Amino acid sequence: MPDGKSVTDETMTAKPVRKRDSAGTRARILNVATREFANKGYEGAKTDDIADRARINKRMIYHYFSSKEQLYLTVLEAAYDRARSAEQKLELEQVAPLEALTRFTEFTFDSFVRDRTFINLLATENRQRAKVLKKSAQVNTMNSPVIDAIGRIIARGTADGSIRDGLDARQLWITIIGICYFFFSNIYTLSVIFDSDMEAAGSIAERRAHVVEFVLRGVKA
Amino acid sequence: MPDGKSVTDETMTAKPVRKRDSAGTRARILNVATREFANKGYEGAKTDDIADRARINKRMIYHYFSSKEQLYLTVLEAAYDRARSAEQKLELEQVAPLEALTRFTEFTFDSFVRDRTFINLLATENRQRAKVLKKSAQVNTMNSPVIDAIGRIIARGTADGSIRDGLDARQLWITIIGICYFFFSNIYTLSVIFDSDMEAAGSIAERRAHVVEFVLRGVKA
Amino acid sequence: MPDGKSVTDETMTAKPVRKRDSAGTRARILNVATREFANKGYEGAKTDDIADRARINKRMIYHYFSSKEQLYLTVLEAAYDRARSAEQKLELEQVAPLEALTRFTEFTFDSFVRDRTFINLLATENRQRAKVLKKSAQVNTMNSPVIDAIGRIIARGTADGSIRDGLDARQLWITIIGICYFFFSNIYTLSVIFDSDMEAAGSIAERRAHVVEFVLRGVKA
Amino acid sequence: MPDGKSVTDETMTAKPVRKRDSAGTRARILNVATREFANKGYEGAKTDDIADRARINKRMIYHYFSSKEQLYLTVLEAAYDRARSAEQKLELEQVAPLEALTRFTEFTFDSFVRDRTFINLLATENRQRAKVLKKSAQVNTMNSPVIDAIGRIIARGTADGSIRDGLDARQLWITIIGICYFFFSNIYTLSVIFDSDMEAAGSIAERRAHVVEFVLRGVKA
DNA sequence: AATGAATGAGTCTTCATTCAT
DNA sequence: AATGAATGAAGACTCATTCAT
Repeated sequence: MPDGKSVTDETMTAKPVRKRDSAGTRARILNVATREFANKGYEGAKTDDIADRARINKRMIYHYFSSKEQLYLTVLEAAYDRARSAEQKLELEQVAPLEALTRFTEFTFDSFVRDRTFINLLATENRQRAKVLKKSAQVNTMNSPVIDAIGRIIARGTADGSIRDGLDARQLWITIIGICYFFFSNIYTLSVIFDSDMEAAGSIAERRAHVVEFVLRGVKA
Repeated sequence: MPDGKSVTDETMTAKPVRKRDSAGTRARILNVATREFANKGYEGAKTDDIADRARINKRMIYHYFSSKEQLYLTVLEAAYDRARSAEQKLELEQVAPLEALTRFTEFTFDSFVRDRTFINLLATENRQRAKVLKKSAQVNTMNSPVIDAIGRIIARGTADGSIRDGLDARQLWITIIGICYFFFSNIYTLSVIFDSDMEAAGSIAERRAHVVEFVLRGVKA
Repeated sequence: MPDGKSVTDETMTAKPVRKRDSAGTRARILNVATREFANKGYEGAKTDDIADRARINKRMIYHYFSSKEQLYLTVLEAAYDRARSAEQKLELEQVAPLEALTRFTEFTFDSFVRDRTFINLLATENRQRAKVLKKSAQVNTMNSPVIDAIGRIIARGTADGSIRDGLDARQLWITIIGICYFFFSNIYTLSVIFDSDMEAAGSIAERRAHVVEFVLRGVKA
Repeated sequence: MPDGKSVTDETMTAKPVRKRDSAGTRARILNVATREFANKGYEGAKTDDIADRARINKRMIYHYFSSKEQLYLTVLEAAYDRARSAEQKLELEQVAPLEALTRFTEFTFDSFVRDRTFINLLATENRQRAKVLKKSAQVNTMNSPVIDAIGRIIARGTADGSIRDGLDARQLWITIIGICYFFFSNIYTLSVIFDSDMEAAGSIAERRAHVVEFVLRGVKA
């Protein structure tokens, strides 16, 4: 689920505005929009700001994406796509079952350390009850490859006696993601409540160790 | 953390608007505002709507809360307060350590089944990096009682050999909340992705059983 | 149908903007809007202009009328109302049948000389196939009083032998209005085509004489 | 004045877009534009829509017509041209004067039954006080042939005693057109006001009979 | 305590038109 | 001849907040 690569900020490195660069303009809008929607939510992101920061005429947003909502949906779909692609690069079939689950947990955790764009987009989208994501034609079966991979790990593990019985792939996936996710999705309120900086390297390392151990104990035979 | 009681909808049962009912007016605003901020986020909630639904003059919002942000902060603080109160009613000291942790996990899970207002408020607040919560004078040490309670359970458990070594109370608390939280915070996007209704009673029961078992295996010696 | 009183221009005579004058503000918006919709059509009229000319904040239009379309509908209904009121002041029952029809024809013609606001509103509304007027709750039986009056004149006239047989009140009403209406509704294009100023007093007087005589010949026995 | 032929819809029958078909492209734009201006008025018609429906690049509108206003003027001129051509096909000189006027009245009425494009264009143009038509170099004397023809009919009729004295050709023309025109130009608002469908075949037949008889009584000796 | 009127600065979206190819 | 990219100005409508009573 988490994305392996963060959204690169084209505005930082962009050359002086190119005239008539269709693909480039579209990509620049999409990158900026991803950042804005992630940082400010759907309502909080402003088309004016997106246009300014992408250094294009506001009209172009409508030329390429036809509405704020369509732009947002495209952003969402691209985020899911990045996440899926990253997961597929993990080579979990070649290693021992417990090692594979450890690797998947660490990968998930680390991807949230690197970039929380996707978390923020999901928060916004769930707040509006997936109103927009429901309209996506391509997203609804996106997750099966990962679930299948985890299912195969569980099967191997129960066969060789390293993993306990009764584990469901989907439930396990939700659990691993969830244990990693909550810490990061709520890192700001947790920092206030505990009155300590959860983003500090020490806090993160401590959390990572706990998570990995907890997951391992939860799955092993 | 989760709140035991959901916000009751005063607008449903309210008598014809009472003139000059200071406490009632204030409470009605607060209830409506809680619902609006939870359902629509900070930016999405409109003072006009809150006034309309609380059947008061918009000016009253400013009379009692001085600004939209102050109103929102009050809503947030009240939500934390409800959550803390509910947790304190759990009697975890009297039962065996593993039983106490089971009970806490189930309570957390069930509170999210009942009402997800708090989850939504937290999503909104984290999206804006706890900008508003930081201004709260009362929230920042609110969580210690629960953490302390969990610490005492762990101590009892390691002493009687039922709980494994090396468990940190705060980490465990985050883990238990997180395993419950993610399923509910992302229930809408998960429903789309898995193309099945996660809010259905069956899905929830299945999830609950998995969560309780996973936590137990994660903590026992 | 034609209105007896034209819309008076409040902006011309208005005192310095009164604070908190609900009725006055509403009336000023309505007057200005009537002029704008009549002169520029529904699409051509701009809410910004209406606000500027009524010297109010644009937000007030939405406060009092909730949308451009509702404002336009209110303008339309008020125009029909003025027209009906004016017609009801004609005392057609007391005079001889042919004299009564003459008087009605002259009144109709003269009302268009005075003010063509209503004609313009009707042109706009018919261009959009009465889309908005259809939504009016009050307009659909507005015309019966006039038709009834004309019906009684025809009855008296056929009884005393001054008016020919076979005249239908509704058809006659449409005919009289129509003979007057077309000249005024198309006065600008007619002026171009005939390359002469149809708004000149001479053109109007000539037309009036023709119309009255033509109607009389059309109805008398 | 009314057009005998309605604007045929080229978009319906068009072959797959021909590249480099100058005359065809121009004609297609003109047909679509006529429909759009008639149905939506000058302000309501959008160049984007016209381009889409004519299945051409928007730039072509500017290539062939240089501006929205020029396009609209061309549409107007073509409409007048069609109307004049149709009238000239009537052979009014060969028949008896009253028969000739009957035929002209029926022709006018029927042309509005067939197509009200011209009526709609005139409504729009008069609403803007013929601002655009005034710029036409060719329209301003277009109507004389019909007026002349009616003049000759009146002359023949007064000579043979079938038509009354004192009829002015231009006034009569305006009257005949007007009696027909108003019913159709206001057919939508009349339908609402009388709460009955004026476009129904019965309503139209009834109206036609009334009009023809009324005109005849208005002109005969 | 309570209210409705009023406001200025946005907010998404659309438009006619021009540019580069 | 034909196209898609690009633009600046405006358009309907909204928002949190303040004023006058």
